[in-house]
Amino acid sequence: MDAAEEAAALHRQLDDYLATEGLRRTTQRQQILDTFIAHGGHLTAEQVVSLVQDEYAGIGQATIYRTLKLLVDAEILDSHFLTDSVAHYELHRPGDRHHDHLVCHTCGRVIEFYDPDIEARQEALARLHGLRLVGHTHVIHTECLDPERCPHRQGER
Amino acid sequence: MDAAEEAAALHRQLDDYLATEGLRRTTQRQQILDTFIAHGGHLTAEQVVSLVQDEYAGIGQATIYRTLKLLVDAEILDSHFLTDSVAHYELHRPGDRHHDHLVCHTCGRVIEFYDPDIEARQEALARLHGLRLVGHTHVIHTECLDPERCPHRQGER
DNA sequence: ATCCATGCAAAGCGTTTGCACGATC
DNA sequence: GATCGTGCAAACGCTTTGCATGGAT
Repeated sequence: MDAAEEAAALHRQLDDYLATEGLRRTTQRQQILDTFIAHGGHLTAEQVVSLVQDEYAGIGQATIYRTLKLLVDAEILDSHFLTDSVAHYELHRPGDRHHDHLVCHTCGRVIEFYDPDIEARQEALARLHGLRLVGHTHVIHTECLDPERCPHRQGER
Repeated sequence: MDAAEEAAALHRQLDDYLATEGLRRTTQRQQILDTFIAHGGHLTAEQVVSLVQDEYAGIGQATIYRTLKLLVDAEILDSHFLTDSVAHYELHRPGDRHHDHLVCHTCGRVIEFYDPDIEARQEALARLHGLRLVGHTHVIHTECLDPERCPHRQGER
């Protein structure tokens, strides 16, 4: 599906969620979703605040925090703690498989990965202790081998 | 080595660190380390504050936060983010191998694990992207299969 | 008309910092 | 006696909340 279709699908998902929960379909909620669709990637709440406020002035940050939580509940966004203690958000695309993150602390790149072996070992470990796996947090922290020559340097995302 | 020897070794490690860094050997720093030796486990800064203040009244929480950081630098403690955004500390025993954590959200248990396959895959993933592994955050979140009958219920650590 | 959502500002939480006093080297 | 550490309280960064107004159903 192309970008326009995907955007429409996400808006439909939002509308459905609002309808089934008996919540209101407000412009702010749609604008915040649009900002995500336009920018993609892994954004902190703070970054969303400034992006949204650039594009649609007058939206309070409380609304943004409340909406981010709502979009996560609606399974439109996923939240991760890529660096200690700061939440990052990204679009959750229904077709996509779950993935984890590799963060480069030199150049700021965020790389998504999915490793079936690791996934399987996690299941096994939970089972081994008589527990049911409900989720995991897995971030691999790295540095560039040659910071001077990294083409992604200084990127902040 | 028995508990007393181990405690002595940790104090020696602290003294050495302070000496080589030209820092002072204060009673507070020793008392905070003693609290860790006595209680072990995975403690949040908040828990350390209340444990230390119970045992040795009059220590300010700023001192505790500063000392926790110092003990991590001295490689006497390790810090982890077991739940989003709250730091937990535990004794780093030199002989021990690195480990990750499995947290049960029903009963509060924290189980340490080390999985060579996962470790190897992480190395491979970093290498695959031309990056150097510097660390990782890996927490497996679980629930008890049968919460009613879990012998560890309600434990908060 | 009802009730939810918004914007603002204030409060919250865990953590850090500025400062004068006190301790260690 | 110089310098570093401490305790206190105030500031911090990120996030949440109380409240009166505005908007969606």
